[in-house]
Amino acid sequence: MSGTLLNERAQLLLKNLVERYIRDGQPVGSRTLSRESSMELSPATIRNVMADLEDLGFIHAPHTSAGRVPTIRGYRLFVDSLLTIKPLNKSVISSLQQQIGSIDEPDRLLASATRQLSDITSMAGVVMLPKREQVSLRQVEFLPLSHNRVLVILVVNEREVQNRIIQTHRNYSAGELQQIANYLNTLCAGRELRHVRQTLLQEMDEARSSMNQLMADAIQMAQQAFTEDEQGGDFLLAGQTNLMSYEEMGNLDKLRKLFDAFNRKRDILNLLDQSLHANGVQIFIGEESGYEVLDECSVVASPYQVEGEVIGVLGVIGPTRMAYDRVIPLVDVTAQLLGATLNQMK
Amino acid sequence: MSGTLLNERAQLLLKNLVERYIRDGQPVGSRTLSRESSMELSPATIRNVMADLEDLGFIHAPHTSAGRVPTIRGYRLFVDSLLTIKPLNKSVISSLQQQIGSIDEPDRLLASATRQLSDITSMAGVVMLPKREQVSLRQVEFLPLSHNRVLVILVVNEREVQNRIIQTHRNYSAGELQQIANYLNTLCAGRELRHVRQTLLQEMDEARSSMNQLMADAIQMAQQAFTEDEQGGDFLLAGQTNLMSYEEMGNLDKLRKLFDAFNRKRDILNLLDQSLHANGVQIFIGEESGYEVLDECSVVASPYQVEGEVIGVLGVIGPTRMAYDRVIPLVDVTAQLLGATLNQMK
DNA sequence: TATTAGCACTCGTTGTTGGTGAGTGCTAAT
DNA sequence: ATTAGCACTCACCAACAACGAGTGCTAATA
Repeated sequence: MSGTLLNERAQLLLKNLVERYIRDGQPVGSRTLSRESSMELSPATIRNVMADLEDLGFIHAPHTSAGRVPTIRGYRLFVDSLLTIKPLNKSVISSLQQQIGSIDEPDRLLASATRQLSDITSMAGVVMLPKREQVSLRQVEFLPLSHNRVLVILVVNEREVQNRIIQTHRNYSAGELQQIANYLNTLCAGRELRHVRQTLLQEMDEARSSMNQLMADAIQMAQQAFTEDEQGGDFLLAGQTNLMSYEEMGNLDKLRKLFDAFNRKRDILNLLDQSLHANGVQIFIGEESGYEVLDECSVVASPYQVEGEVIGVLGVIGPTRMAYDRVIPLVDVTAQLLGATLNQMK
Repeated sequence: MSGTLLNERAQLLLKNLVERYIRDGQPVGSRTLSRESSMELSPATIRNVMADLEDLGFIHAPHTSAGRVPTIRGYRLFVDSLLTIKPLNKSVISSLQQQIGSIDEPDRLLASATRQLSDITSMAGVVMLPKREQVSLRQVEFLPLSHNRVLVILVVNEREVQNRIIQTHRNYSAGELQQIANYLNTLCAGRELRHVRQTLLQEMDEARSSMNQLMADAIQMAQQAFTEDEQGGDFLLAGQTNLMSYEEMGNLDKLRKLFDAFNRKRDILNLLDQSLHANGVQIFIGEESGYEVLDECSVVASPYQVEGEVIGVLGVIGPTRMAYDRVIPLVDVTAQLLGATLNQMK
């Protein structure tokens, strides 16, 4: 064991073993490996090496007389330094480009990307909805409701509409609300939401005395309308059912817990958040994710960006035993494509 | 077999059998039935009756030496004329009332009802979104986008906002769009959408010559904006994962097909539509639904109404072997409660 | 010294076998 | 019309053996 933790031969062996295991899902033994792996070694020698690999925790034998299976550590080493990425098939790329490029509505675009990811990989595809931090306000409308409530309509980013209901301390007439809206529109239109909030604070301070009551009310209502924004993000998911076909998910109970986690959203969201400020594709293998429900799963995720700024994460969720060499480039390319297409729509 | 298809005794026997089977999921044999069912009959007699019931297709033996299990026909007879409904537990009602009554936003209300249904039954709860036929238009806004497109914002029913993008044949300035909106608002505000469409047609005919080009454009745009409406309905679903715990769903392949159907939505939607104009609770047992994926499932559904008009359907999806005597009243009450609560919010 | 052939051993998988028990249909007695 | 009795069926289970893939270890080999 000279210097490096694993010599060349052991690494190559591990690589072959993992590849083989990923391919057919059976514990792989010394015989098979001796025949299959290009390097000419007898089963006995391979057994020796495998014993070492097992001691170091890279592989593991389900029982005495079975072959070996990669451990989490084994997979980790594999994806980090052994893996040879398969460049994406041209036809896949062009079909992706066609599917994604031909859509002109953000929502449908994201949905389509999610479905592409799941369809191509036969696993679950996930796309985190864009973080709406750099949304720019285009216009705001107020409509009176009963019981001192006001319906606020925000048009942002040229084409998206958000609406919420805020509680006020008195009743406003349609006319008053119109005035308030006009005031806010001239004040804030075209600005990014985060700047708008600052602007509001300034405005409030600086002109507190000079302005009339209605303006003060306007500011206060705007505060409510604009800060209530972040409700924690969300994501799209497609192809969950694909996961039911993997025998490693045979355990119905585990599967159920996984699906529950999908519905709960929180855990998945936290996980994706972790990739938000990574650059490039990131991989969580099995328990690495820190979520028990993802025990037998790996997540391959990549941030996607618009105008050079990361605004979301997309990826694939599947069994630990997945074809990383194909999934990684796919996730990578999809992230790029999605970002680029969103960019065009700005 | 005098006159009626099934004499008193046979019916009672079937009732007992179904109840027993629903309770513990095992094929039930003559011994058990003789002991359990209050009527004093020897196993042998019961066997004779059961043979008749089997000939008539109400029950069925999984194999020679097993007890009997209800068939679809058996369940059907059971729910139609044998079932004794268990009145809903007071505490359940009040908790329902509390959960549902305390919500003041339609969307969250529907979501909560869905979850209630699934939580209480430990099956899947489903609530079809209200048919938006009698929505009344409150206000309409137009905003110019690039490429001859216009963002239309519809405020309907006092507090709901819909928005869509329409394609126009030329570019309109914000001012023009404002005029158009004003015109349409005075023309249509407060009207129900379906009336609005008629109004538009009339307006177009009657004043074709007299009005200026902008008004003509306005009408045309309104046509686009208002008719594109119906995209076929949707529904909320909760507790799908509950279904994974029933051993009759043990078959992963079937389960997958079922979940796929949930995602596809279409089939489920069609099924629910069938209950839209039924009055009271309706039940689809197994294949009766006409959808293969619902083979092993029953659907208990009831329409719910606002202002005396049916606007949607809610229900529960679970294994054929479900406690109909409890589920039916629950679905019934929930539908009433939901309708009433929605009514208040109008 | 590194590799390999040989060998005894482990252990999951598969198939056989026989016993058990719940349940049946039929027949004859009540 | 009901029921006791009986032979029969069949899923379920446990025990058991044969098989085979794979192992670790030891001794021979290049």
